[in-house]
Amino acid sequence: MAEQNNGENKVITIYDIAKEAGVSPSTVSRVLTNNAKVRQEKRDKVLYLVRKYNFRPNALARSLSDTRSKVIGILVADIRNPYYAELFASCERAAHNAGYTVLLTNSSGDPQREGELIELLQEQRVDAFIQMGGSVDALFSEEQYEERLNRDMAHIPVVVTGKVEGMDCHMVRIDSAQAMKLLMEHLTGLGHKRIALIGGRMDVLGTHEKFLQYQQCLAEHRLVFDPTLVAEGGSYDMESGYELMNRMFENGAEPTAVIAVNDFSAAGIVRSIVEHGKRIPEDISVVGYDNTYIARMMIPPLTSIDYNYEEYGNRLVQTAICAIEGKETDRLQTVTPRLVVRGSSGRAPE
Amino acid sequence: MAEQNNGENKVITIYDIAKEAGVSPSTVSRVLTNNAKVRQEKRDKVLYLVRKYNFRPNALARSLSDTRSKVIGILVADIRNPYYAELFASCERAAHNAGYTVLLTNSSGDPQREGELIELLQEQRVDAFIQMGGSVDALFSEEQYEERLNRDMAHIPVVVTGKVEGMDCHMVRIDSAQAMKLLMEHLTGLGHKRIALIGGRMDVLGTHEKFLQYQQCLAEHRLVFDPTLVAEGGSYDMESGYELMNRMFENGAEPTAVIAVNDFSAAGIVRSIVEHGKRIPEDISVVGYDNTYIARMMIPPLTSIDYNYEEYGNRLVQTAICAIEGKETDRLQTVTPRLVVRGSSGRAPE
DNA sequence: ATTAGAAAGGAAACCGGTTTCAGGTCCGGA
DNA sequence: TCCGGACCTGAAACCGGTTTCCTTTCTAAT
Repeated sequence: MAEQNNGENKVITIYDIAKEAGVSPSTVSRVLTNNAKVRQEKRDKVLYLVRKYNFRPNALARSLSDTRSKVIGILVADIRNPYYAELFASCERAAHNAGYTVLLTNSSGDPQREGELIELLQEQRVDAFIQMGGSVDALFSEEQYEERLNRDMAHIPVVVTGKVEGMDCHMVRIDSAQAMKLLMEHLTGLGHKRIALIGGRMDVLGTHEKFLQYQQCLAEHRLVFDPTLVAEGGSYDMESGYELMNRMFENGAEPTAVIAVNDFSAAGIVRSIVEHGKRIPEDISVVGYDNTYIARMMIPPLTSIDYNYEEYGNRLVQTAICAIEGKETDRLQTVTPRLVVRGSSGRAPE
Repeated sequence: MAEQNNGENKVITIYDIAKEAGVSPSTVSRVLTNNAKVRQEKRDKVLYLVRKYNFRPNALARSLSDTRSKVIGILVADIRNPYYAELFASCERAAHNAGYTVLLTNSSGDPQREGELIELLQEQRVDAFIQMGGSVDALFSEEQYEERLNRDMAHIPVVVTGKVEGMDCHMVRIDSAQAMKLLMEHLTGLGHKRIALIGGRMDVLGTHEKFLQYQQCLAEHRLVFDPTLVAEGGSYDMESGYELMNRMFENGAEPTAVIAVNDFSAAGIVRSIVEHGKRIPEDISVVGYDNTYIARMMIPPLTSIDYNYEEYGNRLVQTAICAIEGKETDRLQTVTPRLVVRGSSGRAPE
């Protein structure tokens, strides 16, 4: 490509348009941005040429000029997790509708890479920065990270799904405690008394909140807290769920219901349960968080907590845009979770 | 943010660095790009200030100046499909290692949105464009699409995973036929004679190739081609697989093995089979394509075709970069598939 | 017909880098 | 002492837009 040597082999600019239309570049710019009146005749001529040459203005030059790039940078912990994929897709739609582009980067959960990507986004002069998962979800995030965020993003609005202690930023968070309450009410309502909590790491904000609420719900229902029914550690994937559930069986624990930290790990938990010759939900009920397609995919389909990704992503983006444009917004917003009951949860065995 | 009125509230530039270091902006630029010799003393001073102020050069300005943005645009059909998510993650790694940034956009399978996103990427002056899935996979893509690609991407290297007839671009494709052969050898080797082919649309290149190879393999093994064992239509997701398998049962077809067009639809197919009271693999074997985590997640785990995403993504990006830098590369490259046998496929019932 | 005021549009500066060009410094060799 | 070349470095142009400033042109009111 770019090899043919017929005359018109260069990318055209407003100067080219201006010359052919017999007007100044300023006028072309005015037509394109609609920022000022231009005589209909000249406007038509410019628009005709724009279409004729399929001219697209150079977004880089524009961004350089008005020091607004109209790009929102998004950093996710793991794009392969459907939770983030869903959220990203929703953010992209919202941003697009508002005239913004999103630049996605994926840290793969690596804190160092996270840092590099933040620098990269800053060099790209994104107008705002949204971080979903990763260090911002850490209950006690490393100082190094906060420092970097403070330094690099000093002049850029930051919106996170977690909580950054020392950072002046916006947060849109899920009410994890409320979600846990929904699950616990559901399970206790079905007669469950030995409810396990599996997966996640306690130094992650949401997971910690879930745990606290779990204990509180137990107390409210006058159920004893049994430490052998709680297994944490590992990452938020299938393998971890599988390992943790296996270990719980080995330890002789006999839950009648399991709350998985997310759908992903629920899939592993279910596998372990099946391999141990138990049926779902007759012997053990399993519920999860996130309500991704994984929940619908499982057999039986998983009872899960839904967040309304469309609204969640929208809130993230709207918050970012408000901050960019200097409008006031709530510093901390909360997304309300909703319970979706499916076949994986049923009455407790007698 | 950007609210505190202590002196240093502006984004600093090379001019600020230059002034404080007592050198010219050119010298600062030279230090940063390492494009020319600078006296050690001045170099140190500049680097010291760069660190002191945590200066990051404006990538937009740089791109504008050398008309190379060092950004590769990627368009995927559906980022929620782990196949694309995996591929994207791999591309991003490869690009990062080569000093490039990737700009991901997601068309959600909507052809019109696809067009808009291509324009957007062009405005962002990406150095190359990689399209994974969507219109490029269509056997007979709409003329409108090809026209747009030709027009908008006229000066930019294009790499696609499918095939664009009228377009002068690079292709990195999976050898779908070879993949089908692997599956058919596997199944016939297990004694299967009634092998169904389910999911996908025949007007999609890869799907079409699979079908042709399916027929050929049948012939080679002297098995009759039974049209009731082939079900196409719908999209490439779980729901489609479920529907199509249900319909096949209703039609009275009795396959002993099913080849799903991908893991995603295999999940739906498995559900249908289970709901019809059959066991996997004792009664029916199921195999799929893509070997995403979905394959590992299913119960029993799915026999699937793996592509080595790391290498696949790498090839896509390397091809793009070669084209950017004007190096010669093969116009058409092929990714070799590999069979991963798991629990979902077994001996045919007698 | 005159003129105030609005509307339209060109020239030039600017955004923040990179690169070319030309001048200056310093060196060794004649 | 003079000269050629290697090595540095600053001035200025450039990338492709937007925007300010100011002049010109039009319109309408007196």
